[in-house]
Amino acid sequence: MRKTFLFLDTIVNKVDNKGRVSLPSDYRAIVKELSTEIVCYRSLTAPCIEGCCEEMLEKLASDMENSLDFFSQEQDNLTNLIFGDAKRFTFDSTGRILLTDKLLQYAGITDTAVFVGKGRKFQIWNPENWEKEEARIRAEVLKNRPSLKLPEKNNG
Amino acid sequence: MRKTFLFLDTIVNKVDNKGRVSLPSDYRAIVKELSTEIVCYRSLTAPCIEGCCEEMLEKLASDMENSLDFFSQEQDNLTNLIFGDAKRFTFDSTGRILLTDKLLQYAGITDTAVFVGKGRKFQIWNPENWEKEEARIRAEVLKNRPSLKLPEKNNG
DNA sequence: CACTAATATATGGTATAACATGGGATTTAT
DNA sequence: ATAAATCCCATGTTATACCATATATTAGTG
Repeated sequence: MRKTFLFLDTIVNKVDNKGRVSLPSDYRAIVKELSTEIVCYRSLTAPCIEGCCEEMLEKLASDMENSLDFFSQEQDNLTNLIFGDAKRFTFDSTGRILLTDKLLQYAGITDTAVFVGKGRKFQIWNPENWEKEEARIRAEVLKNRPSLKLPEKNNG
Repeated sequence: MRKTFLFLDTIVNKVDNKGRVSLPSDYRAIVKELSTEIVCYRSLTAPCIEGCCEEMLEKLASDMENSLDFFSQEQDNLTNLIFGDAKRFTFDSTGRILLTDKLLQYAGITDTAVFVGKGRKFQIWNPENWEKEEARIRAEVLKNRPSLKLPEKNNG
């Protein structure tokens, strides 16, 4: 049993004409500890696909049940947007998932996909878009040198 | 045995002239873990049908019992609307349920139904209405949460 | 250190099983 | 008795599990 569950590194894989992509073996190893499937959805913050284990969404569902009002408009909006967009993807014996056209189109991915680790989740990018995005992020981080402030309550 | 019980994704299915619709297989797999039937009712917040497992309503009932407003007019109204409207639907051997005219009319569904995952529950929409609703939600959520805004240059 | 062998991973293609959907038969209500 | 609901079977379509080859990575050896 692993002690850590982090998606790391940046891996480039091919997408065949059916939309199949190999999930990087490192990622697979993590996912397999928990299940045989991952969840993907259109990122809310960038033109890319985002993926995670279903446990992430499960936690989100519980949090929402307990925090927001059952009948609130805000809860309604968020649950539609997130759960309505998210889809389970099981990988075959060779470790591939079949991405949908909706996702591929949103991320502008055709024949090549870039997997970018983000810790508890990961992103899938079109190569050119990712190159630009990485440059942008680096420039911004160097300019601002932001401190990583943790919420005090969670940091005892 | 599954570890998670989330209704996800957006699935379009046909409604035949008897009013029968296939419950998406993913949804069925979840429901079957608990029972052979689902509960549907007219949504309180949107012109669509809402569905869930009976356990969900059970939880709602408990929550209301424990709430401070047990005798409030508001709770009385809500419980009347939901429990009074909710109806159990069993699915046949091919996984179809027979929706009632009352529900179909309320959602404006004729020959096509869109199933939208909402985590612990799901919604059933008329296709055109859902298209509009999704656009509205995306706009609203992104407006209210500046941190979720997409980079405009990459998204055109 | 270079070269080869062995293993693991990625990619391409095909067969199979699962699913949605239509039609009809049997049963249940009114 | 009539209509409605439920069940059962048949079919076209599509996703997915499986097999085969190619590429890359690691380990082994002279």
